[in-house]
Amino acid sequence: MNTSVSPKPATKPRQNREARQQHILDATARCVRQSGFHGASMSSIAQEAGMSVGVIYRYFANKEAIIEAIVANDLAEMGEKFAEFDDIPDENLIDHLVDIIPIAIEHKYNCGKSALALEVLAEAARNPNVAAILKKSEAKEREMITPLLRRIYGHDIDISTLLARNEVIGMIFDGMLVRSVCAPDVDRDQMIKWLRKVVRYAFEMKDD
Amino acid sequence: MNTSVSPKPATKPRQNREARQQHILDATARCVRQSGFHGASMSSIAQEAGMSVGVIYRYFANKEAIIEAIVANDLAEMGEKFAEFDDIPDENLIDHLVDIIPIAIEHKYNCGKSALALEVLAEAARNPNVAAILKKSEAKEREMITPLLRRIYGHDIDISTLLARNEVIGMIFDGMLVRSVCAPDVDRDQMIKWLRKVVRYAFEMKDD
Amino acid sequence: MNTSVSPKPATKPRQNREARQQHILDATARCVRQSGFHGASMSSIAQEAGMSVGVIYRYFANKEAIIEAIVANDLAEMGEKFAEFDDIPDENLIDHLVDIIPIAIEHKYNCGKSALALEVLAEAARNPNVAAILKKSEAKEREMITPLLRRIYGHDIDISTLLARNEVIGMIFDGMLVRSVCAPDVDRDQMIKWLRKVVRYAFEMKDD
Amino acid sequence: MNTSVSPKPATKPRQNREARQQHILDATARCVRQSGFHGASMSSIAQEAGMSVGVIYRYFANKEAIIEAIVANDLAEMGEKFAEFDDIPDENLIDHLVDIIPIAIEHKYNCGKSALALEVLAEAARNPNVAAILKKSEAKEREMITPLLRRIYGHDIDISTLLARNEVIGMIFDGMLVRSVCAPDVDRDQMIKWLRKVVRYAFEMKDD
DNA sequence: AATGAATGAGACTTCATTCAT
DNA sequence: CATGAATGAAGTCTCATTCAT
Repeated sequence: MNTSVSPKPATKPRQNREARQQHILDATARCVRQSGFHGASMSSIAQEAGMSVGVIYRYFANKEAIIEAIVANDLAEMGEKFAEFDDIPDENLIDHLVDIIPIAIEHKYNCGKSALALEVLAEAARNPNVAAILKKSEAKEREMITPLLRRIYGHDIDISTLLARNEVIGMIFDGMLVRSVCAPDVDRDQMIKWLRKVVRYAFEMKDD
Repeated sequence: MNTSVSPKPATKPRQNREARQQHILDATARCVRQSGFHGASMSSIAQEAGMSVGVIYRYFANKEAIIEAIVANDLAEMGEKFAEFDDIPDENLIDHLVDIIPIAIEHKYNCGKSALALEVLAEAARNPNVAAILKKSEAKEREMITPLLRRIYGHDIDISTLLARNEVIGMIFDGMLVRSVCAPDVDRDQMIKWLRKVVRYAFEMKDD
Repeated sequence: MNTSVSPKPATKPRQNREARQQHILDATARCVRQSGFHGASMSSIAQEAGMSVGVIYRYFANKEAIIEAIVANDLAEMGEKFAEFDDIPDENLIDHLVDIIPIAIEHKYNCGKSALALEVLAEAARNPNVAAILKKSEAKEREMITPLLRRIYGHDIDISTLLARNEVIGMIFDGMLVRSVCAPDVDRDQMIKWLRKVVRYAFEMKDD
Repeated sequence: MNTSVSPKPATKPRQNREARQQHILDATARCVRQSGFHGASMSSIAQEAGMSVGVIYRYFANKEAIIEAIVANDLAEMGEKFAEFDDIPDENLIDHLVDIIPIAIEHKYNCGKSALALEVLAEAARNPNVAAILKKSEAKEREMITPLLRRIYGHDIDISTLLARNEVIGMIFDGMLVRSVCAPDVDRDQMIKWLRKVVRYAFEMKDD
């Protein structure tokens, strides 16, 4: 055995700033899922995070900042998904896009996730700060998805058509959020079967 | 002349009661759209309704009850739309369903409406009372839409398939809610064009 | 006895808005004298005023507003003193100005008053809002005192000389504030005797 | 030789201790001037002093102690001024006392200084500890100034008259504090001219 | 000895709800 | 019945002080 172990006791490892912030964000997300943005009080967040109220303010300027960080965080996750498509050959692209449906369904119908997303959307519908973050995130997503769509539709298609078609597909996926709250107990396998057909059609349909 | 009895007929108070309740609900809806459920204070609602705070408590037990009534109200509206399909011949049914898309788009992209709906959904995702109302409303909607779907798909289709397909179509329409907040400035005409194709396909697609 | 007394019980006479405000200001002044602006907590003010905390906010937007009102109030009192000089014939004016010294002494050496005034001054030295109120009050005082000084010095004296002499006299009176805190136990009669001489001299001294 | 002892001489820590204390007091004074006693937070003081919060507590028991030290410090400064009068011949004493007026004016009208002094006075008006320090300081000042006044008025004058006259002169000088906040933009040269006359008179006036 | 992260009491403020008028 | 003033619990945030490192 080695006795010259780490000089810092395991009870309180010096966590770095980002880890602490993430810890707070996670605790907040749990509270928000349970009680909404306004129902999640700073003291409940502190309790959930196992900290005192005061310490949270060392990592975030105020509650608004935590919420904004959660929103940004939540939206950032999405960005990572686009990377994987780089390696897919063009002719298999739609297949792969259709194949993520079950994953998306699983993701959205795990109620916690959607509750938070809806909270964010509702907040965005009236809080300009949150709306701005959402807008920025949308813009980034458009930037990432455009090249992907070009690989499907080619470069002759004009941008406005591209975006309109993308919106239609977006509706299907974002609609899952809403349906996951309204009808959480639906038969997912059946739904996936039909969704695959519709999404594939949405990608492949031609102009008349 | 009788000077002692109430000068107003007995029917009036009851009429009044419901009218006043609706008046309060309308005022509350306006406040909620602007500030969310939490942001809508009783005094702001009272001001918007042109009443005193106290009188509101004569019509609703508490704020929670108003919110629940709003949710129920909001969801009830939807029921009325199904009546009009009774007169449409079966062979034109899908055409008509597709034709309501522009109306739906207009309805959902007028931001106020969606804000309230998202508020309701977010609230439903965590407030069991609200969730129950939503569930009941969904059940009622299913009841109303099933005969409609039977007219399209016939009576041989099993109920679970019916519901699964209905969910897919529901996603498209409910997705508008989300998109209206995320991308309110999209080219609606283009979007409608492609939506019509996808929705038609969603109705007409066959098994395999 | 008379049974047709005021219909409102004496326990809670409907006080008008201004009376309530003044009541709060008085309570606050007592608290501020004891504990300073920052030491006077809203709850201590509420307790002193015999109200709940919340009700104070029906009469003042926030604590700052109360403080500003106190400052303005405190400074406004002073204005009333100038009215009485209107009736004094010019040749007796200085005599009368000198004769108010004992009153001023009594006023300032009653420690409470000075404590509040010093609090106001200290606050003004760094809170721009309070400084602005003080400046405005000073300007108003200058406006009121100038005609008085004209009656003493005539109209040939230029305004800057007038103001400079006024500042010197102001120092003597405002100095009482400070001395009342530093040396509250001084022999007031003796002090008044010498003060009268100095103040008279300050009014009567000629240019060289 | 002893190789094991602290490499620094024993005198250093003690020197250090006082120097560090003074360093903290200076930093605190700067903070207090800007934000008042309450507004000067321990962390802002630490930052201003270039130290960590914790180390301040090795030099002062708590914030109150720092404030008291500041007050004592501030009042002590004044003592040094009296030394210079020892060398002045009696017949020139009043001239010299009058000649310090411009210096006093400059000193008090440099806003920072007065803000701190007013803060101290306001605090003294309610904090008994601070009041005690102020009282002690006043007593010391009286001790120092009495011989000076004896050189002017002789030894026949009774002490109570001496103190009363001293209070009058004190008012003039302490009044500058207040006027510097109320009317900082006054024409100083004019004011000095008239002040010299009044102060001279205050020193020279005879009984009746 | 120094650091500065953590604590938690307490400040200001809001608002659902009640109740005397 | 209506009013809206009053209540007071609860929320966000600050900061003097402590203590593990």
